[in-house]
Amino acid sequence: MAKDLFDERGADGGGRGIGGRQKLIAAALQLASTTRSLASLGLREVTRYAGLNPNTFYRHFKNFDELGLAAIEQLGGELRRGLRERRRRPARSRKPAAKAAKTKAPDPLAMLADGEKIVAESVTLVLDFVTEHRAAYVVGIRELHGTSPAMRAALTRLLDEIAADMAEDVEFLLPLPGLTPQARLDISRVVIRQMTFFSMDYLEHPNQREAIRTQAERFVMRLFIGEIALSAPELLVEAARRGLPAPR
Amino acid sequence: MAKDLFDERGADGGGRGIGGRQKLIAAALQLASTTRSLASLGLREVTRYAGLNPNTFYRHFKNFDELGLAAIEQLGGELRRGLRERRRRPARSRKPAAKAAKTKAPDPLAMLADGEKIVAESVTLVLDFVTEHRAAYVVGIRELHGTSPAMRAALTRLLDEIAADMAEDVEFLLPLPGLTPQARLDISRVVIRQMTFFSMDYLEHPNQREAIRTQAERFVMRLFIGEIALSAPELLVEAARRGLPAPR
DNA sequence: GGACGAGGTGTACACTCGTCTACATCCGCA
DNA sequence: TGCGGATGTAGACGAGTGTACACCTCGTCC
Repeated sequence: MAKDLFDERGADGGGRGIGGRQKLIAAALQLASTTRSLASLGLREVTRYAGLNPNTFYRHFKNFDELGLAAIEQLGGELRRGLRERRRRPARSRKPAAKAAKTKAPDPLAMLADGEKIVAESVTLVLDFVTEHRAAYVVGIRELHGTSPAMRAALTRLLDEIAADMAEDVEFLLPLPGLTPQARLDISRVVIRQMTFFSMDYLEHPNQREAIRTQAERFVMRLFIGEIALSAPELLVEAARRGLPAPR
Repeated sequence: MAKDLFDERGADGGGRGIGGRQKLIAAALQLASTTRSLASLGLREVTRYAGLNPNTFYRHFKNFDELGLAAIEQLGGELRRGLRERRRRPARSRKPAAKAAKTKAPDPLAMLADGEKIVAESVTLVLDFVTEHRAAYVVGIRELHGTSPAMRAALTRLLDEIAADMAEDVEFLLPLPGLTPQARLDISRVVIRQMTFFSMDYLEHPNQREAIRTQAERFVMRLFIGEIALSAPELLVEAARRGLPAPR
């Protein structure tokens, strides 16, 4: 858990100093994920846990906000890149599904049946990710609603960036007819935000993971197909008239 | 803001003692909403702010969890009752809309057009409520993701109860055909949770309030109509074929 | 080769904190 | 009238905190 933070000093000259900063970030995350809020834990507490002298903290950070922002920059970037990469990796193998829709026969219901797989994959991807980075994720969610305005702003921004990424990916992973760019972005935003709840449930109730995953998938499906039904119901009618797959 | 907490000593004998408990709760909420997390503020800090002796705290609460739980019980109950009442008050004047649907002509699209009003009212109601009880609400959201397991559990429970209330109200305010009780509850849960985000945005960005309100309404509409499209598309088809109101 | 600066350490001070014990005040009730 | 309990007050103790100051130890660069 966040141990990878330590392995970045690789070949940077071997100074004894480089480790300190990362040690402090890792210690803070570790402590905050179990004990308390990031802003509320003590300077001495963290440095003690990191095996450093209290004063060393000042060498790297002016206060805890600064440490938090540094952590967000590191792990947030990793999260964002990780999600993008993993969402696009399997994309190539199912490109045909997307291309089929580019033909002049928009069939949302049929597409949605195929889209269910994509949604399921994406949901699983997020849930796996938070399971892997549990400590950092829990702290992040805490601070997203926490007391530090700087931290809140940074995390809100991160979530919005991730939502923008998702909207962009949806554009060619799930090119539903009748889905405007604005609607895509709006839906992505609520999905990303709602996933924070689903993720926490997922982490805290390991015995209900399947149910939670299903709920999340269903949630996303409702939003997308609901948008289509609201903005272009005639597409649904057409599709349904053509076969009514009645997707459970 | 939360000043009403002070006015409850009304005619209880005029003891100097009764005020203490409420003073402490109010002081804690006030401090926590601006300064820091509830669990992280000090016993002395709160009592000082409340104009009491530090030790007085012990007379009423064993620790901060206990104070938090007491506050949740008070304000949470108020919130829940307030929402129910205000959701049901205007319900009588539009009962006909609901009754029309009980006839044997299920027409979800037309109903949804009417439903839009109900959704808009409900959203407005929540947003007004959080604006009125800003301090308590902000603290509640903070602690919902905070460090105290007891507090988290209590607040999660409160949200679930509110969601259950909403599901029940939806049953006769918006009796959509093809909406199972389970789906109603699931949707209510995600709506209530998502409203925490919308509400915070609403409080923090007063100049974008109209946009946020619209987003929230649209979000709810997508979920309900999406559920119908997923579980009973033939209803949508029928309705659309009969007139295609093409809402927005 | 010597100055320099970054990372790290040690000590010390003033302050806040939670909590303990003892005392004061006021209520309701017998 | 007197008593018990609930509420609030006063003072004190030890632990922990943030941070200022002085010092050490390297690798780097002129």
